[in-house]
Amino acid sequence: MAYRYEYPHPAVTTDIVVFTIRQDELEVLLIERESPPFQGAWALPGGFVNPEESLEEGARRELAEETGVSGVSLEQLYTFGEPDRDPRERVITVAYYGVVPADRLETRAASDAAALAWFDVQELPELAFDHAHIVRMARERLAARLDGSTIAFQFMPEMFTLSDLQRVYELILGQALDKRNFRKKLVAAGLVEDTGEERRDGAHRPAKLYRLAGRRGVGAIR
Amino acid sequence: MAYRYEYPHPAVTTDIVVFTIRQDELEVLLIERESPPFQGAWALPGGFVNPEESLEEGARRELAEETGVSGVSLEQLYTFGEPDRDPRERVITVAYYGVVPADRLETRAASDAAALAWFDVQELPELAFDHAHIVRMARERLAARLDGSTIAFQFMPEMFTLSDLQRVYELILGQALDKRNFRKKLVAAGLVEDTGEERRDGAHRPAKLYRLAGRRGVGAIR
DNA sequence: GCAAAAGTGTTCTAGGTACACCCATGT
DNA sequence: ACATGGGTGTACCTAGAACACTTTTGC
Repeated sequence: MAYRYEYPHPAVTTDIVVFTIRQDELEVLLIERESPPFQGAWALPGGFVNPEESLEEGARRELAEETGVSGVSLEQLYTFGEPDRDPRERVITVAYYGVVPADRLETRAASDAAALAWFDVQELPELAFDHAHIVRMARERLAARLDGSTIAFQFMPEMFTLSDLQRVYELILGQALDKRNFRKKLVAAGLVEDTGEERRDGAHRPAKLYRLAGRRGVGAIR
Repeated sequence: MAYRYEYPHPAVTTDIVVFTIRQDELEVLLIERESPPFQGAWALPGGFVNPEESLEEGARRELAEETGVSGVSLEQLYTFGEPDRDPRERVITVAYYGVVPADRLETRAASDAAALAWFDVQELPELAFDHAHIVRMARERLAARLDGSTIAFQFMPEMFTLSDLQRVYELILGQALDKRNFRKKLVAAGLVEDTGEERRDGAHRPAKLYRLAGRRGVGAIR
């Protein structure tokens, strides 16, 4: 039941920063640690990489096991390996980030029954290890990748209004955008297409529903 | 003399892609492997991370030990961890890349006397492990970071001509650039400053020598 | 004087930014 | 009828792209 090596080997983990937008806030999924170190503190989901799985598979598995979130596309963020980042032993962590649409946040109770919650990125609690650093870097990366990718659409359900999409950009970039310019750019880039449907949800003109251009129903992005 | 753990731990290494420009070519530093696997094949410098050093320190140390190259600023590139990327055991590698100026390429003989050589990135030999993949990714990253950073200047000696600098851009981007627009952009960005000196090296008008703006003599970039 | 690289401005185009009003609905 | 968010076009400005000739030197 012991594994031995001729030279010292560090432990390798993955940590995953999952973003969503709820209640007009950019939020991150955290779990409460049930055992030391940092017992009771909030931390990113993640865990040890198994010998037979790739890093991304490990991240995906841990995320599903600990939070019930699956089917998210993950991007590698950075690898953190300061010798003292974990007080127990040398732990190197490969961080990933991803986005879940607000309409399917079924974070089923974690298998190990640990507490699980979404936090506004603006008001995070004290985080375990160097996780605050990881989240900060993930935010920066998310903002940097917004233009020139379709990440923003990953926050959206299949059909969405342009106002909703604009709100995603504004929350991530942290600044207001001009409505007309925003729409013009999307149309010019050919990113969205009209579904022909509308949504009415208040005392105002109904909003047209769009989808990411290129996929009708189910299909590949890009 | 054996290290034991309750759970299996992968080995963790760093690999370093060092670029330079020599003979009007973008080149990469490789070492010849002296032992299996891939004995005799060319590979990136790198090796196991020690327990008490950070990942970047490990990369820097391995680079110095194996190639004699030091004082290079390294950027983390990506972490590669496919389960079968090393036939011996599970090895996860954190890849870094960096740039050395052509005027101090003192690649002193490696401590372990392995062969060491610069290769044109266009004509690489067969590389060990997934190192071809790593080099490809490093090239893309280098090109992507060219604008909006001062990486290009790391290829240059302290003083350089604008034609030399332009050649760096052209080699990395793989396309010819307009001389006037190139100079205009550098000046507009305030990146270079005239040293007042000239270089004459042929039957033509001497070229003015510039340096990276902001540092007179020795000083910090940015 | 000729070959060879250094140096230098202007015009055009496209993309980004600023900006204000009418429209369709629910109550 | 009024409050609420949805939807639309034009003018300006700036950054990037295209483009050709003169200068200074070594031989």
